[in-house]
Amino acid sequence: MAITIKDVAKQAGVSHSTVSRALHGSSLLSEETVERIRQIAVEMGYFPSAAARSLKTNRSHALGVIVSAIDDPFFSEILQGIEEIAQGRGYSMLIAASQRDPERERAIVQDMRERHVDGLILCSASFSVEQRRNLLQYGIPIVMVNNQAAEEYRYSIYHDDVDGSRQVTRHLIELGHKRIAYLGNSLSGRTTMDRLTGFRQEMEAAGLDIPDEYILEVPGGGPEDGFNASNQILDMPERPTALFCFNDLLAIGVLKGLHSAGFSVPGDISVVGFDNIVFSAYTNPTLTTLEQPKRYIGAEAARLILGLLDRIEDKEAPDQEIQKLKGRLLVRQSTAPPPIDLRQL
Amino acid sequence: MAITIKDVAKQAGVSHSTVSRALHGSSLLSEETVERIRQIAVEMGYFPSAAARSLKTNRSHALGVIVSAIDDPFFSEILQGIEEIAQGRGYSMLIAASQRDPERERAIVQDMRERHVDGLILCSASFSVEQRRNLLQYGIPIVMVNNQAAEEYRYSIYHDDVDGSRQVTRHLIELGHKRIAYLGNSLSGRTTMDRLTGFRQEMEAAGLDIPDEYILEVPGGGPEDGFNASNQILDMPERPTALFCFNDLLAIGVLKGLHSAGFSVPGDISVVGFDNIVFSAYTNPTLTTLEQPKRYIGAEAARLILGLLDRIEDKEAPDQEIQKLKGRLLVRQSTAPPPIDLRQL
DNA sequence: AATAATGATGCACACGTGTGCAAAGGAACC
DNA sequence: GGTTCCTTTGCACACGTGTGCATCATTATT
Repeated sequence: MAITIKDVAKQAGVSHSTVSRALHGSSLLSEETVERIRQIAVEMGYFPSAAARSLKTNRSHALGVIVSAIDDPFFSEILQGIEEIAQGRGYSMLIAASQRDPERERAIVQDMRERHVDGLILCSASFSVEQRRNLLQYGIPIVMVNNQAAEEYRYSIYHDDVDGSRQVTRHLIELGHKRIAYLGNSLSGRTTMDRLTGFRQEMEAAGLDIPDEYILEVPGGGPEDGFNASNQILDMPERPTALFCFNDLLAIGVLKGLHSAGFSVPGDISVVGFDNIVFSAYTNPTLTTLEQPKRYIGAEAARLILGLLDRIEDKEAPDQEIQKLKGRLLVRQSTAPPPIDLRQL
Repeated sequence: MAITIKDVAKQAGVSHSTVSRALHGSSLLSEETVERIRQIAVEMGYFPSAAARSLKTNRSHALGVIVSAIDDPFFSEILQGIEEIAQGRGYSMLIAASQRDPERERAIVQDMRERHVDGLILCSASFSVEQRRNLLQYGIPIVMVNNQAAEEYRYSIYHDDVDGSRQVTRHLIELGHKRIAYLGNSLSGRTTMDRLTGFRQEMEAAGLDIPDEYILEVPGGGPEDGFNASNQILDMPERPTALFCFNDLLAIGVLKGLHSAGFSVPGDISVVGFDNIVFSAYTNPTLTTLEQPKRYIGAEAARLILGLLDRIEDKEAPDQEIQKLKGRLLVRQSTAPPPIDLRQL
């Protein structure tokens, strides 16, 4: 077995309580003993048992993170942001992927409770009402990141998708586009709805009409979904001159689809994405998109949780805290004015 | 406080031992009582404390995963593979990013020990000798994935980079290329060395010479590194007709660099990557690369660990197990025969 | 009917740590 | 030197769970 606090105590000729206090820097001990005991603990290669400590203190010093998929580049950047803050503050990160599967979600929530995580970060996980209640009743701080039901939780941090979407749409309108289509991801629920709303608002403000067929939905948000959708767009009787994609992954697939069909971007049709994942700067043409501060979002979520945990001890945690972040438009090469022969329509 | 096993016992009118046995399906109890107690436990919303259980059983049912960066698309796919297996078997996943920082590595190893993870998966983390010894002495199963010092650990699973590299090189040679350069990532240690070795072997076998200047190294493996390196390649007095990049990310950056300098791929120069990350199928031109079964690698690593854990209980774990996986060449659009005017050199 | 055998359940301890309280030791003061 | 006060340390319990052993009840056996 591993070395315990008692072994150190025996070696130092004191009781295990004294060792415990020494390692915590209790002011009850003399500096001399503290130093001596610490020295011995290091020499013996002692390290405390997180399980025992957690059992006693009711704090696990672990953060749970539930994400729909780890290998989605959007989420993995958020995860990286969370990790940096958590690790810097001595917290570990327990990650689970829900894959949008209700049964998995249930199992994950159960596990997080059993493991007694001190806080939970939900990244775009679509929870059933039952699981949500389950979580809230659990009593730990929960921070939502980009979730559908952000208002239902006391703490959340998310991106202002309506605003971002309006920025994107305005850009297309200012370029002279009138026939703009929207390609959404039906699985992303609230997020795609918000972006669609922003799109509609801005189009209406400009007095532009949106034919029903210009609102497309595909069941997924990967490049292959975009690739498959590109034919639908090209087959439209009145082809749009610009396409607003729900996210960069879809846009990247669309770019490939249009290219292999022999169309030029932005010559024949402009394409915009959303999120500014790393790759959007390396497509050909490079992708105009809306930058979301992903790493920052993750880091802020972690800071929010950790701050709450600190303040809970002093009973001064705020009842609610909601951060709404705005993104910023990145104009690159995939957008341009519409083709001349279509401009006057 | 939460509901404990004792609360359930009181409610059921039995001792806490009986409850414990019932929940574990002990054959000592009658089926009737087992069922009754389980029912009550569910009704009361009881869930066991992982900390207490871990303290008692010396098993945490958690897997530690150390990776250099979470948001690297190569690693995040491996992580996803690990997660799926772990979750399916009731194990949680503790992830930490080392960022190639020795101090962080030290802190992470310490944390994994304190948390008493049952097994550890190291993904391309470059450990110091000291940390390695520290880990091995810890005594838990450790599986290396694509690590520098795979042989020094008893269990490892990695990709045969030398073989993959030879496949890639052979492909270029068969296309007729004679002037081939290699762009490595000096930070990735062993991995880049292996790929370089394969490259050299195959070139030698074909009787082709490699000028010193054709072996490039950049300190990183991101697209920006590739982008920056592209000028160096174009500025060479005798420009290569093909470029073999350490990984897809570098290749993608190179593609952009060459394109913005007005060069055509594969018309003027062929480019190949390595890893087959999702995006390599969506560049323009699409990238010829070597497919590594990333998800499978992750899943196999997890299975290996979990299998070891099962067998350790029966004292029949093997002393050593090493899996070497081979990848497969994916020929796409970024490679072609060299330009005609350079073919006869 | 006494004993053995079988089945069901409780008692009590252990895992490693943190902490309130008591106790012991020493110094300072009168 | 006795009293008081402060500093330093140990005792003992608690956290929630698992498990060997003992106990008790019941049934089968002689």
